[in-house]
Amino acid sequence: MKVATWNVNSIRTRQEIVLNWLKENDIDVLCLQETKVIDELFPSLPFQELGYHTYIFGQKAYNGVAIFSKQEMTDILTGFSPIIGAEKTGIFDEQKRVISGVINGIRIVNLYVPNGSSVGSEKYEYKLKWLAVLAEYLQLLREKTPTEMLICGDINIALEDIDIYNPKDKSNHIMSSFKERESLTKVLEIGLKDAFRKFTTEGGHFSWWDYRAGGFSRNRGWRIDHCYLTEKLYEKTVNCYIDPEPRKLPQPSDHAPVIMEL
DNA sequence: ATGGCGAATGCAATTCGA
Repeated sequence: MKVATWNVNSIRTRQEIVLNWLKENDIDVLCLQETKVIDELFPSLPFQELGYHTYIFGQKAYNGVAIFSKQEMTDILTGFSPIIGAEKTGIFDEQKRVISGVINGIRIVNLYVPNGSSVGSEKYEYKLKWLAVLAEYLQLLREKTPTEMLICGDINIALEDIDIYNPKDKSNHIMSSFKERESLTKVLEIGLKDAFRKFTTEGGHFSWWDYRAGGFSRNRGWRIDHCYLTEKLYEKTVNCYIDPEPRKLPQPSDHAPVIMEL
């Protein structure tokens, strides 16, 4: 089974690129982030015609997540509140960033972690709190569901310096600050391992490149789109890689898809 | 250090992303 994650930066703008990529790659499950559209206007039909079930959780203009799956998924959950309740969730379901479902006995969780703007800003504090809520959510989800879990998405954090093209002086930079790395590490403590690092130990592999200043052509990127697996799945996984091809096309997303073969 | 680009909104210029 092939599972992919891709921040498409607007599904309506990227519709043809995503459709063509799905036609060329044998993907069973695609997790999308930054769909940037309300559910009523989501272009589900062309993807359904390609053979996918579509599960969407969107909002106007910002954020938004979705899962496309060739097989029907069960137990679809949107947001944090179905698992941890409205009180613990607080304001953190207002932005649509979490969708999850079960396929082949595996719970897949698709995440769009907040960007955080800059270290010390209000959005940065929001990001850290959001990650704390995520930790509670995943812990409880893990206890409630006796299945293996696959957590993927736009994580917006580079966990190690080798995940950044030039890690120098990035300790106070958004996406690589100590508190962000610490918060993500805490999330992973329920027993999640980075699938990409099972197969590739060296640096220079990135999933996002800034549109500006020729970021992609100079390979000035960050590896911020991740796939995390529980122990048994991690052992079984046969591949995990980034496909930079769609980033080369005209009018691309600034992120490339990450693919896992289970 | 700054700005550079691109999308959405809504129709010009602003906000947001990372």
